[in-house]
Amino acid sequence: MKDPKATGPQSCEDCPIRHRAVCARCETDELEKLEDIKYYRTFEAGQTVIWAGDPMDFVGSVVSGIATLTQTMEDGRRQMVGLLLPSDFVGRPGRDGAAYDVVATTDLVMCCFRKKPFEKMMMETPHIAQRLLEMTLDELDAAREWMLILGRKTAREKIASLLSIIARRDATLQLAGMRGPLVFDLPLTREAMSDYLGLTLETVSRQMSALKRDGVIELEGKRHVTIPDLPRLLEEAGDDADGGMMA
Amino acid sequence: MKDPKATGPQSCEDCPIRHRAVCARCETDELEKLEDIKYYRTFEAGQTVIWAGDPMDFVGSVVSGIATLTQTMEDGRRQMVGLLLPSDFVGRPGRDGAAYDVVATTDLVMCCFRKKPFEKMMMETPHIAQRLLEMTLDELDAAREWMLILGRKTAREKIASLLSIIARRDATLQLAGMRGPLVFDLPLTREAMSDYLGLTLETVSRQMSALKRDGVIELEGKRHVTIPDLPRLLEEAGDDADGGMMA
DNA sequence: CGACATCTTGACTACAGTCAATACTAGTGG
DNA sequence: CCACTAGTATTGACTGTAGTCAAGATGTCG
Repeated sequence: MKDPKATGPQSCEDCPIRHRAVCARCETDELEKLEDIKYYRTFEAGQTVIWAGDPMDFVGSVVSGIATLTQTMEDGRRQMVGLLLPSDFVGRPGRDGAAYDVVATTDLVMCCFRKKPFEKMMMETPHIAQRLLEMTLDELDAAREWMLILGRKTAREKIASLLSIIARRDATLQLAGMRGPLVFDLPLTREAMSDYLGLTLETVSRQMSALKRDGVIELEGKRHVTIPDLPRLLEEAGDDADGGMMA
Repeated sequence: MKDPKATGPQSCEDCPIRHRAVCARCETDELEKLEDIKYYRTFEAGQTVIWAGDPMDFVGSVVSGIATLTQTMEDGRRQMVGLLLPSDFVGRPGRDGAAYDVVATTDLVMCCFRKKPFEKMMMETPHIAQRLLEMTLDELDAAREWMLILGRKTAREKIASLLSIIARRDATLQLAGMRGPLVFDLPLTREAMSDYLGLTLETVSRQMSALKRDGVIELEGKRHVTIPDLPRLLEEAGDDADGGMMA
């Protein structure tokens, strides 16, 4: 709770997401204008950032930590529709209410921009709109990949797909291009995984056990995962096991 | 095949999608520049516009007709990830290959822009980038709504959801805000519906029959659908049956 | 009419869901 | 230190929804 990491950077120059977030293409003078309308907010693991339908007077970027976007039906069925990692953008310029529940699944730091001035800046600053377009197109691709997973994959393939997505993003973010077994901590509970994959938590648990039994993954505790053989995992996910990289 | 409608408009001024497509915000001079790099292409129902992975030297808008975006796994499982109606945009500036199969499900007219000059124009013309961002955000919302359908709804709810989406779009496009029963022709085969919904075509057929038996829909032939009671259909879809409108 | 697409219906199966008991872990307080 | 609790995860037994395989109906076009 008093983790010193759970606080914003001093200025944009030091910011860990400076070159990946919506501000990636901004020049120094543009950054200065952004600094005027930005502020940091922190959330503890489990806290709700905003509820679907609530008015939202900011947009912003995840600086550190992980958040989820979920949709809920009246009878309680839930579907996660987005997994937000550092540098991902939250909110939609031009819309007043939040469309989805946003929940911090780990301690979270967000860099928020007051919505009105941000919208104004977007009109005046092509660098921001261009970068936001690029990020939105990436998200759309991710959502479509997710549609294939949800619509056509088996429970086992779904789990393998989720693990490979997390492994891949983790590898990209921190230790790009290392050989050997991948190791990471799952940032999601079994329940969150089930919300993501359109499964029940029991099925998630069973398939995790099955993948462990079959040597596709190794588990230490509930969350610490080792992938001894990534191509094997990708094959289990039903993906092209070949060169398989992102664009 | 020789339908006179299956050919492009003379100029942008006459264009039926002038005010909804990626060019919606363009001024007259901007339109003129676009005219220089645009050309029309027509496709017959069933034709493939482009295969996933193929190089793509254009981007463009659907002028009339309907196309689908689908993703296919090696073993043949297929998932539709987008339904393209008039004014929808195809292709991604900055990417060389097509990410998905694009197939015309009806006779189709597309307004294509040569990719390189279009990308250049996008950098110079904020009106285009702004509109494209807005459209991409809309598509992302639609994709996320689809994730809920794919991940959490029953077969019956999925069918009802698809029918209500088509009914709603149809109503918006042509006869906005009319009272009484909605009537439309399904632009999709049972197989395409199953690809959309992550079901088999047998299940689609069974649930269509069930909805008909229960009086939720009326069918004349295989494709002509009447919705006597839209709120009832929305309830079957698991959506809020209340005011339920789009943003 | 006959051939082929598309669609419907039936019988059976299998995968994931449901309900329920039990295990593991971390935190709290006696 | 241990007992107690609460949250999270695992496993088992059984059920039900949608998938599979197959036959037959409907519709369209040459």
